[in-house]
Amino acid sequence: MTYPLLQELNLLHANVCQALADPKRILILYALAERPRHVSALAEALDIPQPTVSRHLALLRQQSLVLTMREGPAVVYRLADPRIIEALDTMRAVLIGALERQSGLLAVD
Amino acid sequence: MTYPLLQELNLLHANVCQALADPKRILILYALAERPRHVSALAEALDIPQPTVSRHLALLRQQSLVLTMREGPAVVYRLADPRIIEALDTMRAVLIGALERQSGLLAVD
DNA sequence: TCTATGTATTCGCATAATCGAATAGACGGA
DNA sequence: TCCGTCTATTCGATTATGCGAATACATAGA
Repeated sequence: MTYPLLQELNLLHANVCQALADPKRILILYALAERPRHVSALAEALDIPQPTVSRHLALLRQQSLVLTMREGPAVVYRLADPRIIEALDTMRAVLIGALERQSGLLAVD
Repeated sequence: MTYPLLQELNLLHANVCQALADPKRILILYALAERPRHVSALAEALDIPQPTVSRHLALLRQQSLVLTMREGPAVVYRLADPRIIEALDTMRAVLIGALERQSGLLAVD
């Protein structure tokens, strides 16, 4: 792969990571992993104002991390790819590992 | 897990994602995945000013994504956890999937 | 067409991240 | 101890991001 193309891909790659880099969006993604939901259901379940949820969903949608489907008056959101959760889980495992190392809870061997 | 604790964990989780959310840092992490390197070696290989590389490494180190080891006058950086690359690769696969869907290159099936 | 419900967007502000350039600091060898 | 090399930090300016509040838009049913 040529270097300029790699940089372009890395920019998109960074955009995807950026979309994951918010506590509320992580919460939303895990909630959508349980099952698809519409906006106000997410807002109520996560105790986040509806416009805020809507904006986060718009951002996730812009990065193609979620897909939408109209269902009557509501819009149902679902994960675009189950591997999103896989990636989040892997990063969470890395985080847990780092926390354990730092706190010395697993300072053995 | 209690809700406040989950939010706290999600905040740290988001910080980790944030650390990955930069093209130069992605480049740096993949370079370190090949082999550990010192700062100026990274700067030269990636064609990024040394102070910039240093700042990015400081951020990655702050999130415990890289570890350091002094080696004579130089400081050698290495990945703290190979799963970081695993997570990046998974996200990249998600990205590629999204691009394919969008461009309709794989509009078959 | 009018209304009610659900969703998206705009505005203004506050916060935070990035960069280039310059500089400061740390280490090993002589 | 002094010097040269390598790394880290500071400064100022720019750009981007997230939020609350208010509002606009879209859809289904009567």
